[in-house]
Amino acid sequence: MTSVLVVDDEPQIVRALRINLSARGYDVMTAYDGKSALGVAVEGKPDVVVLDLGLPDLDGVEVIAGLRGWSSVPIIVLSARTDSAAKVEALDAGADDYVTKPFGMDELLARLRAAVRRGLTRDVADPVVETSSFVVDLAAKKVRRDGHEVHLTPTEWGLVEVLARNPGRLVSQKQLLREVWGPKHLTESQYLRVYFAQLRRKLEADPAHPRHLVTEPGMGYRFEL
Amino acid sequence: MTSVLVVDDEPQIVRALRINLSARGYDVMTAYDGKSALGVAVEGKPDVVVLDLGLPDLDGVEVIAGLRGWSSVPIIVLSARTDSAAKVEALDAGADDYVTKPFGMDELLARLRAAVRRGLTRDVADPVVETSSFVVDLAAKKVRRDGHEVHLTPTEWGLVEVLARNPGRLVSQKQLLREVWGPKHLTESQYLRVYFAQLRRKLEADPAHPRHLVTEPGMGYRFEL
DNA sequence: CCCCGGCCTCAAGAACGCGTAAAGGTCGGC
DNA sequence: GCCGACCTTTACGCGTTCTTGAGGCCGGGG
Repeated sequence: MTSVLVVDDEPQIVRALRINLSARGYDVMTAYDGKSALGVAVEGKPDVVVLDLGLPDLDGVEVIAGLRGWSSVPIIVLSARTDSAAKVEALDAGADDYVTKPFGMDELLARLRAAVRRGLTRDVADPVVETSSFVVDLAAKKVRRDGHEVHLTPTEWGLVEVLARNPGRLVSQKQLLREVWGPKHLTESQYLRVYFAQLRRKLEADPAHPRHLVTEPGMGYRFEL
Repeated sequence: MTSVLVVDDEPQIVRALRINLSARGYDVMTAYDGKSALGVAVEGKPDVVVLDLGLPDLDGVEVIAGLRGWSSVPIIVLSARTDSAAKVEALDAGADDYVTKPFGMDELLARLRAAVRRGLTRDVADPVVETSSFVVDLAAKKVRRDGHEVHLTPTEWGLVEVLARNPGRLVSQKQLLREVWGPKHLTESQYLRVYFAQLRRKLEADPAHPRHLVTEPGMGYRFEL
Protein backbone atom coordinates (compact mmCIF):
# COMPACT_ATOMS: atom_id res chain seq x y z
CA MET A 1 0.00 0.00 0.00
CA THR A 2 1.28 3.44 -0.86
CA SER A 3 1.65 5.71 2.14
CA VAL A 4 1.28 9.49 2.05
CA LEU A 5 2.30 11.97 4.72
CA VAL A 6 0.07 15.07 4.67
CA VAL A 7 1.48 18.09 6.51
CA ASP A 8 -0.79 21.12 6.91
CA ASP A 9 -1.92 23.26 9.80
CA GLU A 10 -5.40 23.74 8.37
CA PRO A 11 -7.52 20.86 9.63
CA GLN A 12 -10.07 21.13 6.83
CA ILE A 13 -7.38 20.64 4.20
CA VAL A 14 -5.93 17.67 6.05
CA ARG A 15 -9.39 16.25 6.37
CA ALA A 16 -10.22 16.71 2.70
CA LEU A 17 -6.96 15.09 1.64
CA ARG A 18 -7.33 12.26 4.10
CA ILE A 19 -10.79 11.44 2.78
CA ASN A 20 -9.79 11.60 -0.86
CA LEU A 21 -6.55 9.72 -0.44
CA SER A 22 -7.98 7.02 1.80
CA ALA A 23 -10.82 6.48 -0.66
CA ARG A 24 -8.24 5.80 -3.34
CA GLY A 25 -6.42 3.22 -1.30
CA TYR A 26 -3.59 5.30 0.10
CA ASP A 27 -2.40 4.86 3.64
CA VAL A 28 -2.53 8.39 5.07
CA MET A 29 -0.37 9.81 7.87
CA THR A 30 -0.80 13.39 9.03
CA ALA A 31 1.07 16.13 10.87
CA TYR A 32 0.09 19.69 11.72
CA ASP A 33 3.49 21.31 12.14
CA GLY A 34 6.99 20.92 10.84
CA LYS A 35 8.65 19.23 13.78
CA SER A 36 6.07 16.51 14.16
CA ALA A 37 6.14 16.08 10.38
CA LEU A 38 9.83 15.24 10.55
CA GLY A 39 9.19 12.82 13.38
CA VAL A 40 6.35 11.09 11.58
CA ALA A 41 8.43 10.85 8.41
CA VAL A 42 11.27 9.15 10.27
CA GLU A 43 8.92 6.68 11.90
CA GLY A 44 6.58 6.00 9.03
CA LYS A 45 8.83 6.17 5.97
CA PRO A 46 6.08 7.54 3.71
CA ASP A 47 6.28 6.98 -0.05
CA VAL A 48 5.44 10.63 -0.74
CA VAL A 49 4.98 13.81 1.30
CA VAL A 50 2.40 16.55 0.69
CA LEU A 51 3.71 19.61 2.49
CA ASP A 52 2.04 22.93 3.15
CA LEU A 53 4.52 25.80 3.37
CA GLY A 54 2.68 27.94 5.90
CA LEU A 55 3.37 25.95 9.02
CA PRO A 56 3.28 27.49 12.48
CA ASP A 57 6.66 26.39 13.76
CA LEU A 58 9.18 25.90 10.96
CA ASP A 59 9.73 27.58 7.66
CA GLY A 60 8.79 25.34 4.75
CA VAL A 61 12.32 25.29 3.42
CA GLU A 62 13.55 24.05 6.77
CA VAL A 63 11.13 21.15 6.66
CA ILE A 64 12.28 20.25 3.16
CA ALA A 65 15.89 20.44 4.27
CA GLY A 66 15.12 18.31 7.30
CA LEU A 67 13.66 15.61 5.11
CA ARG A 68 16.32 15.82 2.43
CA GLY A 69 18.96 15.39 5.09
CA TRP A 70 18.32 11.69 5.11
CA SER A 71 15.59 10.81 2.62
CA SER A 72 14.86 11.20 -1.07
CA VAL A 73 11.12 10.77 -0.65
CA PRO A 74 9.18 12.82 -3.22
CA ILE A 75 7.86 16.08 -1.75
CA ILE A 76 4.87 17.93 -3.22
CA VAL A 77 4.60 21.45 -1.85
CA LEU A 78 1.26 23.16 -1.32
CA SER A 79 1.20 26.91 -0.99
CA ALA A 80 -1.04 29.93 -1.38
CA ARG A 81 1.88 31.93 -2.73
CA THR A 82 1.85 32.16 -6.52
CA ASP A 83 4.96 34.24 -7.05
CA SER A 84 7.76 32.47 -8.79
CA ALA A 85 10.31 33.36 -6.13
CA ALA A 86 8.51 31.14 -3.65
CA LYS A 87 8.32 28.31 -6.15
CA VAL A 88 11.98 28.60 -7.07
CA GLU A 89 13.00 28.61 -3.43
CA ALA A 90 10.98 25.53 -2.55
CA LEU A 91 12.02 23.57 -5.63
CA ASP A 92 15.68 24.40 -5.18
CA ALA A 93 15.48 23.40 -1.54
CA GLY A 94 14.63 19.92 -2.73
CA ALA A 95 10.89 19.82 -3.37
CA ASP A 96 9.71 17.81 -6.35
CA ASP A 97 6.58 19.73 -7.28
CA TYR A 98 4.75 22.89 -6.34
CA VAL A 99 0.96 23.27 -6.35
CA THR A 100 -0.75 26.56 -5.55
CA LYS A 101 -3.87 26.80 -3.42
CA PRO A 102 -6.66 26.61 -4.16
CA PHE A 103 -5.88 23.41 -6.01
CA GLY A 104 -7.98 20.95 -7.93
CA MET A 105 -8.10 17.57 -6.24
CA ASP A 106 -7.82 15.81 -9.59
CA GLU A 107 -4.66 17.64 -10.42
CA LEU A 108 -3.10 17.06 -7.03
CA LEU A 109 -3.89 13.37 -7.24
CA ALA A 110 -2.34 13.18 -10.70
CA ARG A 111 0.80 14.95 -9.52
CA LEU A 112 0.87 12.60 -6.56
CA ARG A 113 0.67 9.58 -8.83
CA ALA A 114 3.49 11.01 -10.94
CA ALA A 115 5.64 11.54 -7.86
CA VAL A 116 4.97 8.07 -6.49
CA ARG A 117 5.65 6.49 -9.87
CA ARG A 118 9.04 8.18 -9.98
CA GLY A 119 9.80 7.07 -6.46
CA LEU A 120 8.98 3.47 -7.28
CA THR A 121 11.09 3.20 -10.40
CA ARG A 122 14.06 3.78 -8.17
CA ASP A 123 14.02 0.44 -6.44
CA VAL A 124 12.51 -2.06 -8.81
CA ALA A 125 15.79 -3.89 -8.47
CA ASP A 126 16.05 -7.63 -8.85
CA PRO A 127 13.05 -9.24 -7.23
CA VAL A 128 15.12 -11.97 -5.61
CA VAL A 129 16.91 -11.43 -2.31
CA GLU A 130 19.35 -14.12 -1.29
CA THR A 131 21.01 -15.01 1.98
CA SER A 132 23.40 -17.78 2.86
CA SER A 133 20.60 -20.01 4.05
CA PHE A 134 17.44 -19.05 2.15
CA VAL A 135 16.13 -17.21 -0.91
CA VAL A 136 13.24 -14.73 -1.05
CA ASP A 137 11.54 -14.30 -4.44
CA LEU A 138 9.58 -11.09 -4.11
CA ALA A 139 7.82 -11.39 -7.46
CA ALA A 140 6.66 -14.97 -6.97
CA LYS A 141 6.02 -14.46 -3.25
CA LYS A 142 7.96 -17.61 -2.41
CA VAL A 143 10.75 -18.54 -0.05
CA ARG A 144 13.07 -21.48 -0.70
CA ARG A 145 15.53 -23.08 1.70
CA ASP A 146 17.87 -25.92 0.73
CA GLY A 147 16.02 -26.15 -2.57
CA HIS A 148 12.69 -26.81 -0.85
CA GLU A 149 9.94 -24.27 -0.76
CA VAL A 150 9.03 -23.03 2.70
CA HIS A 151 5.37 -22.34 3.29
CA LEU A 152 4.66 -18.97 4.87
CA THR A 153 1.31 -17.72 6.12
CA PRO A 154 0.09 -14.38 4.74
CA THR A 155 1.24 -12.46 7.81
CA GLU A 156 4.63 -14.13 7.81
CA TRP A 157 5.09 -13.27 4.15
CA GLY A 158 4.09 -9.68 4.81
CA LEU A 159 6.93 -9.33 7.28
CA VAL A 160 9.47 -11.05 5.07
CA GLU A 161 8.46 -8.86 2.15
CA VAL A 162 8.90 -5.58 3.99
CA LEU A 163 12.25 -6.70 5.35
CA ALA A 164 13.52 -8.08 2.07
CA ARG A 165 12.73 -4.80 0.34
CA ASN A 166 15.01 -3.07 2.83
CA PRO A 167 17.97 -5.43 3.04
CA GLY A 168 20.54 -4.40 5.61
CA ARG A 169 18.41 -1.49 6.76
CA LEU A 170 16.82 -1.17 10.12
CA VAL A 171 13.04 -1.28 9.80
CA SER A 172 11.19 0.22 12.74
CA GLN A 173 8.55 -1.69 14.61
CA LYS A 174 6.01 0.92 13.64
CA GLN A 175 6.77 0.56 9.97
CA LEU A 176 6.40 -3.21 10.10
CA LEU A 177 3.16 -2.99 12.05
CA ARG A 178 1.76 -0.35 9.75
CA GLU A 179 2.62 -2.18 6.56
CA VAL A 180 1.51 -5.61 7.72
CA TRP A 181 -1.28 -5.02 10.23
CA GLY A 182 -2.33 -1.50 9.20
CA PRO A 183 -2.05 1.87 10.90
CA LYS A 184 -4.39 0.95 13.75
CA HIS A 185 -2.08 -1.61 15.34
CA LEU A 186 1.09 0.42 15.77
CA THR A 187 1.52 -0.62 19.39
CA GLU A 188 1.07 -4.38 19.08
CA SER A 189 4.76 -5.11 19.22
CA GLN A 190 4.04 -8.50 20.74
CA TYR A 191 2.77 -9.60 17.33
CA LEU A 192 6.24 -8.98 16.01
CA ARG A 193 7.88 -11.11 18.68
CA VAL A 194 5.54 -13.99 18.04
CA TYR A 195 5.93 -13.86 14.29
CA PHE A 196 9.65 -13.37 14.30
CA ALA A 197 9.96 -16.44 16.47
CA GLN A 198 7.95 -18.40 13.90
CA LEU A 199 9.93 -17.05 10.98
CA ARG A 200 13.20 -17.90 12.66
CA ARG A 201 12.03 -21.45 13.28
CA LYS A 202 11.21 -21.73 9.59
CA LEU A 203 14.16 -19.91 8.07
CA GLU A 204 17.14 -19.72 10.41
CA ALA A 205 19.65 -22.53 10.81
CA ASP A 206 19.84 -21.80 14.54
CA PRO A 207 16.60 -20.05 15.52
CA ALA A 208 17.95 -19.13 18.95
CA HIS A 209 20.85 -17.23 17.38
CA PRO A 210 19.44 -15.67 14.23
CA ARG A 211 21.88 -14.46 11.62
CA HIS A 212 19.48 -12.90 9.13
CA LEU A 213 16.33 -11.89 10.98
CA VAL A 214 18.04 -9.72 13.56
CA THR A 215 16.41 -7.82 16.40
CA GLU A 216 17.65 -4.35 17.27
CA PRO A 217 16.19 -4.00 20.76
CA GLY A 218 14.02 -0.97 21.23
CA MET A 219 14.27 0.07 17.60
CA GLY A 220 13.17 -2.55 15.14
CA TYR A 221 14.36 -5.43 13.03
CA ARG A 222 16.95 -5.84 10.35
CA PHE A 223 17.27 -8.27 7.45
CA GLU A 224 20.93 -9.14 7.16
CA LEU A 225 22.00 -10.81 3.94
CA MET B 1 27.05 18.82 -18.95
CA THR B 2 23.32 18.46 -18.55
CA SER B 3 21.48 18.10 -21.84
CA VAL B 4 17.91 19.28 -22.43
CA LEU B 5 15.63 18.41 -25.31
CA VAL B 6 13.17 21.23 -26.05
CA VAL B 7 10.16 20.21 -28.14
CA ASP B 8 7.82 22.98 -29.34
CA ASP B 9 6.38 24.09 -32.65
CA GLU B 10 6.56 27.77 -31.77
CA PRO B 11 10.01 29.00 -32.83
CA GLN B 12 10.02 31.96 -30.46
CA ILE B 13 9.52 29.68 -27.47
CA VAL B 14 12.26 27.37 -28.60
CA ARG B 15 14.52 30.35 -29.15
CA ALA B 16 13.80 31.83 -25.73
CA LEU B 17 14.45 28.51 -24.03
CA ARG B 18 17.60 27.86 -26.00
CA ILE B 19 19.03 31.23 -25.01
CA ASN B 20 18.16 30.89 -21.35
CA LEU B 21 19.26 27.29 -21.04
CA SER B 22 22.50 27.74 -22.93
CA ALA B 23 23.36 30.75 -20.82
CA ARG B 24 23.04 28.54 -17.75
CA GLY B 25 25.33 25.90 -19.08
CA TYR B 26 22.85 23.38 -20.43
CA ASP B 27 23.43 21.56 -23.67
CA VAL B 28 20.25 22.24 -25.69
CA MET B 29 18.71 20.03 -28.37
CA THR B 30 15.52 21.02 -30.16
CA ALA B 31 12.68 19.51 -32.15
CA TYR B 32 9.58 21.08 -33.70
CA ASP B 33 7.26 18.07 -33.90
CA GLY B 34 6.62 14.81 -32.15
CA LYS B 35 8.27 12.39 -34.55
CA SER B 36 11.53 14.23 -34.81
CA ALA B 37 11.45 14.69 -31.04
CA LEU B 38 11.43 10.92 -30.58
CA GLY B 39 14.25 10.60 -33.06
CA VAL B 40 16.37 13.25 -31.39
CA ALA B 41 15.70 11.70 -27.99
CA VAL B 42 16.95 8.31 -29.19
CA GLU B 43 20.05 9.85 -30.75
CA GLY B 44 20.91 12.40 -28.10
CA LYS B 45 19.86 10.70 -24.83
CA PRO B 46 18.89 13.99 -23.13
CA ASP B 47 18.89 14.25 -19.35
CA VAL B 48 15.51 15.97 -19.36
CA VAL B 49 12.79 16.77 -21.92
CA VAL B 50 10.69 19.95 -22.11
CA LEU B 51 7.66 19.05 -24.19
CA ASP B 52 4.93 21.26 -25.58
CA LEU B 53 1.63 19.46 -25.94
CA GLY B 54 0.28 21.29 -28.97
CA LEU B 55 2.40 19.66 -31.63
CA PRO B 56 1.31 19.50 -35.27
CA ASP B 57 1.76 15.80 -35.90
CA LEU B 58 1.33 13.76 -32.74
CA ASP B 59 -0.82 14.15 -29.68
CA GLY B 60 1.21 15.03 -26.63
CA VAL B 61 0.26 11.85 -24.85
CA GLU B 62 1.59 9.84 -27.75
CA VAL B 63 4.93 11.55 -27.52
CA ILE B 64 5.09 10.83 -23.80
CA ALA B 65 4.19 7.21 -24.42
CA GLY B 66 6.81 7.01 -27.16
CA LEU B 67 9.48 8.21 -24.77
CA ARG B 68 8.33 6.14 -21.83
CA GLY B 69 8.49 3.02 -23.98
CA TRP B 70 12.24 2.89 -23.59
CA SER B 71 13.35 5.72 -21.33
CA SER B 72 12.65 7.06 -17.87
CA VAL B 73 14.03 10.50 -18.70
CA PRO B 74 12.17 13.24 -16.78
CA ILE B 75 9.54 14.99 -18.94
CA ILE B 76 8.27 18.50 -18.20
CA VAL B 77 5.12 19.30 -20.14
CA LEU B 78 4.35 22.80 -21.39
CA SER B 79 0.81 23.62 -22.36
CA ALA B 80 -1.58 26.49 -22.78
CA ARG B 81 -4.42 24.36 -21.44
CA THR B 82 -5.13 25.08 -17.80
CA ASP B 83 -7.96 22.60 -17.23
CA SER B 84 -7.15 19.84 -14.82
CA ALA B 85 -8.27 17.13 -17.23
CA ALA B 86 -5.36 17.93 -19.53
CA LYS B 87 -2.91 17.94 -16.62
CA VAL B 88 -4.21 14.66 -15.28
CA GLU B 89 -3.98 13.04 -18.68
CA ALA B 90 -0.42 14.15 -19.29
CA LEU B 91 0.81 13.28 -15.83
CA ASP B 92 -0.82 9.87 -15.89
CA ALA B 93 0.68 9.21 -19.29
CA GLY B 94 4.08 9.47 -17.66
CA ALA B 95 4.99 13.14 -17.54
CA ASP B 96 6.85 14.35 -14.47
CA ASP B 97 5.61 17.92 -14.30
CA TYR B 98 3.13 20.23 -16.00
CA VAL B 99 3.67 23.96 -16.53
CA THR B 100 1.01 26.18 -18.08
CA LYS B 101 1.81 28.90 -20.59
CA PRO B 102 2.56 31.65 -20.22
CA PHE B 103 5.21 30.51 -17.77
CA GLY B 104 7.86 32.32 -15.78
CA MET B 105 11.34 31.43 -16.90
CA ASP B 106 12.55 31.33 -13.29
CA GLU B 107 9.90 28.82 -12.38
CA LEU B 108 10.55 26.63 -15.40
CA LEU B 109 14.24 26.61 -14.68
CA ALA B 110 13.59 25.68 -11.05
CA ARG B 111 11.30 22.83 -12.10
CA LEU B 112 13.93 21.75 -14.56
CA ARG B 113 16.57 21.68 -11.88
CA ALA B 114 14.24 19.64 -9.68
CA ALA B 115 13.63 17.15 -12.49
CA VAL B 116 17.31 16.80 -13.30
CA ARG B 117 18.20 16.41 -9.66
CA ARG B 118 15.75 13.53 -9.34
CA GLY B 119 17.16 11.87 -12.41
CA LEU B 120 20.65 12.02 -10.98
CA THR B 121 19.85 10.87 -7.50
CA ARG B 122 18.01 7.89 -8.87
CA ASP B 123 20.25 5.25 -7.39
CA VAL B 124 22.73 6.79 -5.04
CA ALA B 125 23.78 5.05 -1.88
CA ASP B 126 22.38 5.74 1.55
CA PRO B 127 23.25 9.06 3.10
CA VAL B 128 26.31 8.45 5.23
CA VAL B 129 28.26 10.72 7.50
CA GLU B 130 31.89 9.78 7.74
CA THR B 131 34.69 10.61 10.13
CA SER B 132 38.27 9.44 10.21
CA SER B 133 37.48 6.68 12.66
CA PHE B 134 33.85 5.66 12.11
CA VAL B 135 30.94 5.83 9.66
CA VAL B 136 27.29 6.65 10.42
CA ASP B 137 24.67 5.34 8.00
CA LEU B 138 21.54 7.35 8.74
CA ALA B 139 19.12 5.36 6.60
CA ALA B 140 20.22 1.91 7.74
CA LYS B 141 20.74 3.11 11.32
CA LYS B 142 24.16 1.51 11.41
CA VAL B 143 27.52 2.61 12.74
CA ARG B 144 30.70 0.95 11.54
CA ARG B 145 34.21 1.28 12.92
CA ASP B 146 37.21 -0.44 11.40
CA GLY B 147 34.84 -2.38 9.18
CA HIS B 148 33.01 -3.84 12.16
CA GLU B 149 29.52 -2.84 13.05
CA VAL B 150 29.16 -1.13 16.42
CA HIS B 151 26.01 -1.87 18.35
CA LEU B 152 24.25 1.18 19.75
CA THR B 153 21.30 1.24 22.14
CA PRO B 154 18.24 3.28 21.13
CA THR B 155 19.27 6.25 23.27
CA GLU B 156 22.82 6.16 22.01
CA TRP B 157 21.59 6.05 18.44
CA GLY B 158 19.23 8.95 19.11
CA LEU B 159 22.15 11.12 20.12
CA VAL B 160 24.34 10.06 17.23
CA GLU B 161 21.49 10.69 14.80
CA VAL B 162 20.85 14.24 15.98
CA LEU B 163 24.56 15.04 15.90
CA ALA B 164 25.20 13.41 12.53
CA ARG B 165 22.41 15.44 10.97
CA ASN B 166 24.17 18.58 12.18
CA PRO B 167 27.79 17.81 11.34
CA GLY B 168 30.24 20.43 12.54
CA ARG B 169 27.50 22.48 14.15
CA LEU B 170 27.10 23.12 17.85
CA VAL B 171 24.03 21.33 19.19
CA SER B 172 22.78 22.70 22.50
CA GLN B 173 22.16 20.47 25.48
CA LYS B 174 18.51 21.44 25.41
CA GLN B 175 18.10 20.43 21.79
CA LEU B 176 19.69 17.04 22.42
CA LEU B 177 17.59 16.44 25.51
CA ARG B 178 14.42 17.52 23.74
CA GLU B 179 14.97 15.36 20.68
CA VAL B 180 16.12 12.25 22.52
CA TRP B 181 14.39 12.35 25.91
CA GLY B 182 11.49 14.66 25.12
CA PRO B 183 10.58 18.17 26.24
CA LYS B 184 10.09 17.16 29.88
CA HIS B 185 13.73 16.37 30.55
CA LEU B 186 15.43 19.58 29.44
CA THR B 187 17.45 19.85 32.66
CA GLU B 188 18.80 16.31 32.90
CA SER B 189 22.22 17.22 31.58
CA GLN B 190 23.70 14.35 33.55
CA TYR B 191 22.08 11.98 31.04
CA LEU B 192 24.19 13.58 28.35
CA ARG B 193 27.41 13.11 30.29
CA VAL B 194 26.69 9.46 30.95
CA TYR B 195 25.76 8.72 27.35
CA PHE B 196 28.54 10.72 25.78
CA ALA B 197 30.98 8.76 27.92
CA GLN B 198 29.50 5.52 26.57
CA LEU B 199 29.53 6.73 22.98
CA ARG B 200 33.14 7.82 23.27
CA ARG B 201 34.10 4.42 24.63
CA LYS B 202 32.42 2.82 21.65
CA LEU B 203 33.45 5.20 18.89
CA GLU B 204 36.52 7.23 19.78
CA ALA B 205 40.05 5.90 19.38
CA ASP B 206 41.04 7.66 22.62
CA PRO B 207 37.86 8.12 24.68
CA ALA B 208 39.59 10.42 27.15
CA HIS B 209 40.52 12.84 24.35
CA PRO B 210 37.60 12.77 21.95
CA ARG B 211 38.18 14.10 18.45
CA HIS B 212 34.67 13.76 17.02
CA LEU B 213 32.22 13.86 19.92
CA VAL B 214 33.38 17.15 21.35
CA THR B 215 32.07 18.92 24.44
CA GLU B 216 31.60 22.68 24.32
CA PRO B 217 31.47 23.43 28.06
CA GLY B 218 28.37 25.24 29.14
CA MET B 219 26.85 25.16 25.68
CA GLY B 220 26.45 21.76 24.16
CA TYR B 221 28.15 19.20 21.97
CA ARG B 222 29.57 19.17 18.49
CA PHE B 223 30.07 16.39 15.97
CA GLU B 224 33.40 17.01 14.28
CA LEU B 225 33.97 15.11 11.06
C1' DC C 1 44.34 29.44 48.74
C1' DC C 2 39.76 27.47 48.67
C1' DC C 3 35.18 27.16 46.73
C1' DC C 4 32.08 26.11 43.17
C1' DG C 5 30.03 24.90 38.83
C1' DG C 6 30.37 21.97 35.24
C1' DC C 7 32.17 17.75 33.60
C1' DC C 8 33.67 12.70 33.64
C1' DT C 9 33.51 8.03 35.69
C1' DC C 10 31.63 4.17 38.01
C1' DA C 11 28.32 1.18 39.87
C1' DA C 12 23.80 -0.78 41.21
C1' DG C 13 18.83 -1.30 41.25
C1' DA C 14 14.74 -0.45 38.56
C1' DA C 15 12.37 -0.64 34.39
C1' DC C 16 11.90 -2.21 30.00
C1' DG C 17 11.85 -5.07 25.94
C1' DC C 18 12.62 -9.63 24.13
C1' DG C 19 11.84 -14.70 23.32
C1' DT C 20 9.08 -18.56 24.18
C1' DA C 21 5.28 -21.47 25.04
C1' DA C 22 0.72 -22.32 25.19
C1' DA C 23 -4.10 -21.24 25.50
C1' DG C 24 -8.25 -19.06 23.27
C1' DG C 25 -10.58 -17.41 19.05
C1' DT C 26 -11.97 -17.05 14.20
C1' DC C 27 -12.75 -18.58 9.73
C1' DG C 28 -13.38 -21.58 5.79
C1' DG C 29 -13.47 -26.29 3.88
C1' DC C 30 -15.02 -30.95 4.18
C1' DG D 1 -20.58 -29.84 12.99
C1' DC D 2 -15.84 -30.95 13.04
C1' DC D 3 -11.12 -29.97 11.79
C1' DG D 4 -7.13 -27.59 10.56
C1' DA D 5 -4.79 -23.32 9.60
C1' DC D 6 -4.05 -19.10 11.12
C1' DC D 7 -4.29 -15.10 14.12
C1' DT D 8 -4.64 -13.02 18.71
C1' DT D 9 -3.77 -12.91 23.51
C1' DT D 10 -1.73 -14.01 28.05
C1' DA D 11 1.97 -15.20 31.11
C1' DC D 12 6.68 -15.52 32.70
C1' DG D 13 11.88 -15.77 32.86
C1' DC D 14 15.78 -13.37 31.36
C1' DG D 15 19.12 -10.16 29.65
C1' DT D 16 19.83 -5.45 28.42
C1' DT D 17 19.20 -0.71 28.98
C1' DC D 18 18.00 3.34 31.58
C1' DT D 19 18.15 5.99 35.56
C1' DT D 20 20.14 7.65 39.59
C1' DG D 21 23.44 8.72 43.13
C1' DA D 22 28.17 9.26 44.77
C1' DG D 23 32.84 10.55 44.10
C1' DG D 24 36.77 12.73 41.64
C1' DC D 25 38.78 16.04 38.36
C1' DC D 26 39.59 20.59 36.39
C1' DG D 27 39.54 25.62 35.75
C1' DG D 28 37.85 30.28 37.01
C1' DG D 29 36.58 33.59 40.55
C1' DG D 30 36.59 35.22 45.12
